[in-house]
Amino acid sequence: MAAKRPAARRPTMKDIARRAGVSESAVSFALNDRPGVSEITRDRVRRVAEQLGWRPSTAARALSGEGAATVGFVLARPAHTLGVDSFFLQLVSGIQEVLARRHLGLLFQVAPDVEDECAVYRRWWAEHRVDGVLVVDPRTDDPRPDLLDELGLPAVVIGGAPDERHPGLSTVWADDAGAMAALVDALHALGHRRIVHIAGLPDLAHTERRIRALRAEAGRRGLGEVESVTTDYSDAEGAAVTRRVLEAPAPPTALVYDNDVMAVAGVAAASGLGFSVPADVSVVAWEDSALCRMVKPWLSALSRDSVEFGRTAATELTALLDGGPARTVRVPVPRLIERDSTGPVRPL
Amino acid sequence: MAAKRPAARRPTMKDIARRAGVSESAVSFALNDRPGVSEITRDRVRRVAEQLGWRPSTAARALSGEGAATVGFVLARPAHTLGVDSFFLQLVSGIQEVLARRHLGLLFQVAPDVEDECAVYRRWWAEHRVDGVLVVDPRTDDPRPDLLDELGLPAVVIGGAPDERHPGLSTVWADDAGAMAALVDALHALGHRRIVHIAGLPDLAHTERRIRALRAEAGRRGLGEVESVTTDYSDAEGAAVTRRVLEAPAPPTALVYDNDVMAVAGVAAASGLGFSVPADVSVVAWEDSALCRMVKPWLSALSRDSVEFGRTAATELTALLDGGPARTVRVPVPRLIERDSTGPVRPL
DNA sequence: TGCGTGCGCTAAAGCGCTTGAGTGGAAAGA
DNA sequence: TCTTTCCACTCAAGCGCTTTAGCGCACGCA
Repeated sequence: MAAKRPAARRPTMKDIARRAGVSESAVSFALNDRPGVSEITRDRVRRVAEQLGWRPSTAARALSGEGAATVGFVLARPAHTLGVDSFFLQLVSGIQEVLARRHLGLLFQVAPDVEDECAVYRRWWAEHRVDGVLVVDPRTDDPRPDLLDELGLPAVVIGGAPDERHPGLSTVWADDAGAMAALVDALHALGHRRIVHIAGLPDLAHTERRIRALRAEAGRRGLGEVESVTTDYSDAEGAAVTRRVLEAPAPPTALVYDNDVMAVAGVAAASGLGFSVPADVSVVAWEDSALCRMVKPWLSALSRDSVEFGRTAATELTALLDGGPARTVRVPVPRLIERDSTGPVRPL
Repeated sequence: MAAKRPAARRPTMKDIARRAGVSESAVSFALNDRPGVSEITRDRVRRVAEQLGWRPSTAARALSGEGAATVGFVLARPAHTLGVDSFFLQLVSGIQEVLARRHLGLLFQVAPDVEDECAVYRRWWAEHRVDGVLVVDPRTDDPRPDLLDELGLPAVVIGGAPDERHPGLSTVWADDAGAMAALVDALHALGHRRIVHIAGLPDLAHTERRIRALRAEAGRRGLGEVESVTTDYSDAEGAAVTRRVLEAPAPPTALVYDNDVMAVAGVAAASGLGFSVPADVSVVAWEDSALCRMVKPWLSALSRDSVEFGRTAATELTALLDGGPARTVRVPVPRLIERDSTGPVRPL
């Protein structure tokens, strides 16, 4: 019979001090591994704290200048893009793994757009809520680095290119250009000359990087007919663009999609038009996930370890919070996993 | 040239008090809409606060007993299940929508299992981090309600059945049993008599509800041959179970999957075995998402509005935080969207 | 013996906010 | 006119923790 119990009271340092027979300051010193108490007292205090199940009140800590022990993460994407994207949950789970070890909280927020995202940062900063933030989806002309700089909020940009204009920000990035080059290599070797790149949101920095890389690689090899079409990452646009380019007079023989969702939708659209994959057209997805092995044919994909990506980002942020210098770290270039959706171009 | 600026200082109530020529208490009264100041002073204080860009420090608020202005959300699922599930992001985005309006933060954590989840709650409680939590994936013999009760942490259980043993917890749930009944109705009308249910994790409460409902409905109609097989929700198990049941001597004519991912994998597995959908076997997914329209044939699915589900849950939690009574609210029964993966059973 | 030194500890202030107990003055009642 | 009441506002304590200053003590040294 669960009568309405009063909520248990949280033990405070005062309780510990009383039971250990020392002052609160001594307790503070002891528990924070600061000099000022003897080892024997330290041990005793530690034991009492443990026994009482004491945990520091983040509120009190934050108030006395120690920071909020929390980092922020804002996802600013149109709501309908949120659905079937495996990347973010994986990323977040990697982030958590690192943060949890240090008992750092993750304050999460989804916002409709970057402007709102900035407002969130301002609010978090003003409210003392976070000690640092993880920024995703960096853009061309991104207002966020300037803002974070202005607020003095430690931050690591995930997926941005190195940015020497903001020496205070760490960056964790994958070399999209290198991956694109390798991809074009592989497709070229299979005989593909007409490649269309169904890209993601136009103002995302990595979209631009990929588009430029494709153009550069094509130029280097004398491939005239490459094209990048930007989309909103949705299955609907992926399918629509696929239909459009395949119905052109000289359809491409290879399609590169900036995410798995569009690639899957694209394959379906291609089949609908009578194109068989990979006989008539090869398909590569930029993000590997279970999805790529859930359709027939299995999709060839550029695979990277998103969980590890998250771990790396979180590690950089903790380093920053510890007072370390901002760094730019590159994670491994995505690897092309060749499955059944890519093949040699059909001989004429 | 971004020289290292000192981080801007946050204005405090003291600053406001000085500029408005009143005491800090007056400022507090004014800004919190408490009696004790005249309307004219209140206005002046408000203006100054606005002008200074003041925001209350959550740390200080929390410390003086006001709560942390944050709610917690733990996702305890094995890491590999995290990938392609549209449900949670949608749910979270609905939750956010409501929380953001009240400037409540969402502390998010992924944990490996329920035990760790409990540890997280304890820590959050001890550290004064959250005012309440949203609990997902309620289980049979769930330790969490007892714990939350013990801690006196307001909570709403998402997807649980009404639970009269924990009058302090709110519950937001969908009537799985009703949906299952409607589904069996529909399949029965199409002539299906042998139905296999590829269910989710065995100890999830809604898994059990669905299994029981299926059995009850089958019993009511004299369908002898129904079966539920529990899985881990992964595409791999979905495919494996599909193969196993279709290779049995008298294979089912309809398959009901507890999520979209398994359904898609199941269709692929069925095709691999030479079963065509829906001619040889009908397929229904319990969760609707873009995924269901990305495969051929398009999957019939039980659809519900997960974003709205999130909104409802968050609304209940805020009500609880406002001191309201715990409630049990039912969201609309999932609707069956009939697409191309269900059809009449083939005549012998 | 006296003095400086360092160690182990305590006292107290302060972080930014809330809140209950005053306080002074004007308006209302006797 | 004096008291009462009420209102607008101030004071000060307190939330749980960190941190600086300082205190007493034993020790080493001259």
